[in-house]
Amino acid sequence: MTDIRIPLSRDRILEAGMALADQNGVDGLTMRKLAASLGFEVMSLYNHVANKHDLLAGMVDWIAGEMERRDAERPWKDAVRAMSLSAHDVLLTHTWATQLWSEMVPGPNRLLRMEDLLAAFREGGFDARLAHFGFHAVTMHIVGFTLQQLSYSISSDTIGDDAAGFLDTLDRDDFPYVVEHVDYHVHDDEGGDFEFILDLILDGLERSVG
Amino acid sequence: MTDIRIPLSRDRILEAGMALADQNGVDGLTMRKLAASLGFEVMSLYNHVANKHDLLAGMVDWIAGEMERRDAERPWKDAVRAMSLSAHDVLLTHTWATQLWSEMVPGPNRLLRMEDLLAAFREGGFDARLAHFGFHAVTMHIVGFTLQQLSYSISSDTIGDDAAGFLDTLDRDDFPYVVEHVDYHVHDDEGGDFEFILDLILDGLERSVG
DNA sequence: ACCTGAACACCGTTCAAGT
DNA sequence: ACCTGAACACCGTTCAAGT
Repeated sequence: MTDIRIPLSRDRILEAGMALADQNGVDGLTMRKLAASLGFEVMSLYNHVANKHDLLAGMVDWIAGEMERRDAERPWKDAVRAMSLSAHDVLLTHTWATQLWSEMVPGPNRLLRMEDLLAAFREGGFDARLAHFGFHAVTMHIVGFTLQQLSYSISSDTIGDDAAGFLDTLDRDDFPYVVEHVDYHVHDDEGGDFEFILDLILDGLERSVG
Repeated sequence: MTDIRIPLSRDRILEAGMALADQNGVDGLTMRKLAASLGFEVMSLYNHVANKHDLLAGMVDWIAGEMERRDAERPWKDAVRAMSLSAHDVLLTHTWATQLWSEMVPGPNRLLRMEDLLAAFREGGFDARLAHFGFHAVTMHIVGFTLQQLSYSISSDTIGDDAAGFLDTLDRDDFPYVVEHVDYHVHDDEGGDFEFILDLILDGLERSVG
C-alpha cells in the first residue's frame, strides 16, 4: 500500500491548529493532537514550527491577516471605524485569538495593521502624542470589548460550570445593579454596543484634535 | 525531632500562590512548586482548594479585595475615577492578575466592586443602558490599558527574547509610525496616559448623560 | 479532618536514528 | 530535508492509605 499524503508545511500546520482551536479552545490545542489531526507524528511538527509558542504566534498573526486594512482615501474617522469593525468581527469568529492577542509579539500581518492605524491618525492631523492615545484607545476597545463579550458568552454557554454558581450565589438584594447588568447582557442583543462605545471614543478623539 | 509547622489553610495557600506568581509569573506557578514552597506535599493542597482553577480564581478575587471601594459621598465622576486608579495600581503590582481577570468568574470581592461601580453610575443619574456602557468603557480601559502596559514592559524586560527580534526585524522605513509609537513607549514615562484616556472616557460619559 | 505516596493520563521537547 | 520512536522532565489529579 503506497503511502501518499500531502507533506507538512508551516501553513498547513497553522491552519490545522486554528481549526482545532476554533473547535476546542486554545487549551484543547495540543502538539500531539495537532499532529494526529494531520496524520503525522508529533515530532514532525517541529520541522516546520520552532515550538508551541511559535505556533500560537503564527496563528495569531494569521488572524491579523484577515483584518481589513486602511483605506487611505477615506477620512481618518471612517478608515479607523472600518478597521475596528473588521478587527472585531475577525476576533469574534476565532474565540481563542483575543486572549492570545496581548500575549504575543506582533507578526508581519499585525504590524501592517498597526502601521495602518497609526498612519490614519497621523495623516489625519493628529500629533505623535495624540496618535499614541488614539491608537491605544481604539485597540484597547477592540480587544477589551471582545474579551468581555466572549467571557459573557462562554459563561452562558457552559452553564452548570462556573457561571451557574455565579448567578445563583449572587444575592439579588445585595447586588441589584449587577443583576440588572447581567440581565442586560442576557436579554438584549448587544449588536450595537461595540459601535456605540467606539463612536464615543472616536468623537472624543475628534474633539481633542480640534 | 518534633515536626511542628503551621497547618495549611486556604488563605495561606492563596498567599503563597500569589507570592510565587508575583515572582515567576503565572506559568511558573505549579501545584507541585506551590506545595514545596509551603513545605507540604502536592496533594495536601487539595484539602483546601478544589483544583488549580479554584486556586487561580481565589487569587484573582484576593487581588480584587485590595482595590478601593466606592465613596458614596463623592459625585460619580470622582468616585469612579478613584476606583479606577486604585484598580490600575493593584493590577500593576500583580502582573499575572490582569491576564486572569477576564478568564475568571467574579468572586465575592470583585462582585462588590462591580456593584460599587454600577451604583456610582446609576445613582449619579445614568439610566440602565448608559450605566451599562459606562461600566464596560471603564473596566475595559482598566484591564485593556494595564494589559498593554504590561506587554510592553515585559517585552523590554526579556529583551533577547521575543522583543529583540520584533524591533530588529522591524524595517524602520516601512513602519515609520510604529517606530515612532514604540519610541514613545520606551522613552516617555507613561504615568499620565492612563488618566488621560480615563478622563477622556469620563468626559464622554458626562456629556452623554447630559 | 488533614496529610501523604504511588500511580495515571497527560504535556512539550531533545536526541539519535531512519529515509 | 523531512519524518519518526523512544525517552526525559515535567504537569494536574484520583485513589487508597495512613494519622
